Amino acid sequence: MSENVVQRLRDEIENSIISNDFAPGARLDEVQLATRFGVSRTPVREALMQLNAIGLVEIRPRRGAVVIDPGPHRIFEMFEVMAELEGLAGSLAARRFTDADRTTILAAHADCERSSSAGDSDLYYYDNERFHKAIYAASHSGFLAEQCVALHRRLQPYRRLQLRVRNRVATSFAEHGAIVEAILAGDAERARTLLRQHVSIQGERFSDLVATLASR
Amino acid sequence: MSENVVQRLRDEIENSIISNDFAPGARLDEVQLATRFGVSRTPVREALMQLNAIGLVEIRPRRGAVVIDPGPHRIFEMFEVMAELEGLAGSLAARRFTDADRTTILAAHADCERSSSAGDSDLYYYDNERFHKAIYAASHSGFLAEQCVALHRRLQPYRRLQLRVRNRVATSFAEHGAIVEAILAGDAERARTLLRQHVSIQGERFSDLVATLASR
DNA sequence: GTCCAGCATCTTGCATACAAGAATTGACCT
DNA sequence: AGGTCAATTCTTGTATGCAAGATGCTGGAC
Repeated sequence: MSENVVQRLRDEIENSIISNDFAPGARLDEVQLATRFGVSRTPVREALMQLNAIGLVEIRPRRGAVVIDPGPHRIFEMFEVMAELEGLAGSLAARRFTDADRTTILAAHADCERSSSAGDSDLYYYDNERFHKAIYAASHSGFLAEQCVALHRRLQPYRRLQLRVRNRVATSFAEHGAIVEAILAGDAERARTLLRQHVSIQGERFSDLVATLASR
Repeated sequence: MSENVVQRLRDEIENSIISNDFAPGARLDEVQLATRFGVSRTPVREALMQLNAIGLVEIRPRRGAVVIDPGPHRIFEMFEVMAELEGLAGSLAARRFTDADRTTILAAHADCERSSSAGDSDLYYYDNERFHKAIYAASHSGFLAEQCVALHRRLQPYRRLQLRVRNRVATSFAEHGAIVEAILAGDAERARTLLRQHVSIQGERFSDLVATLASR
């Protein structure tokens, strides 16, 4: 089960940060975490350094680790990059998808329809994630898929917030339909454009995000 | 200079890997590295875990760390993503560059001309790096710039190999000229396309890379 | 001669111990 | 009474020690 202590700690702390249990700016005390998880400081330090490398935590020399608070502007920048990577994944998928990829994408899309029409934004979040991962996989670029998954994970909390905005789930699902169509038609450029627009948070979607961030 | 031991170790080992002192597949023994750098195993372990997070080193549980060998295919994938990110940086730069950015880009471009006409591919490598970083900065997206710098660094050894191919330096510099023109003209889409083509290794450039990789 | 098993050794993984740099608090001076 | 400096305490950074798993070697059996 637990591969090793450090990985387990890394995941636990990462999840705590993503689920906002450790709020941005919070100080991560080594001994506190160590006692909390019943281990010594060494693996805690190693986990914190990994989170530092990922960019979730800042380690100030001799002054401890704090949870990074990416302001609205930086979140916007991350979505900008994510949009570009997803666009690339979509265009590659349109050119390279196999029969198995088609099946996986359509299945994920069908699940999205289910949770979308049910109006369950939390369930839709998971189905949506599977849908996007299916596209990453269909791109047949292992490196791109890794980058996308990593960024997707970092943006997870903000994506969830977005989906709570009225009608966003329905809109999102409608966009998925067009994306599936473009990919399966092999139209790489259209798939790229649609995915880029689907992911990027332009105009009022950005204001919505800022407003929702401020209110928690 | 040395902020702390771990950072120093991380850089030293990273450089040793990039400069091929530690070849891909080589085993990185903790005590060996510790005695070599005159420190204990703890900071060595932490440095190795950071390199693991970056993707330069693989840590197999209970079996030690080895230098990752990204095969030609994965290197191609990394260049593919890099091309996309640089394209985005170029398009943003075309829309957002300031007077200061223009000055920096033109200065870096002039330096490239110097080292290019001198035929010095090693010197050109550094000037080329500064040129690209100037574009990242002009994109005014801190996150994008960080991602680009990180990937650029990982691809460093392969870029150097590429520049050794006959006429590549001259071709590269010519492409720079068109890129500068597009950016300063504010033509975002042309800047994006040109940078994407400039960075990606299509067709015979990929065969050249594979051949050069095999011969060392 | 080759293959498998058991033991020894070596290496990693985590814990603990020790040292050095920050932060905080208290005392003294103005 | 308020500010500043110093000392203490708390926290981080590095070293060392100990236990468990992996590797390799040796010996025996087929």
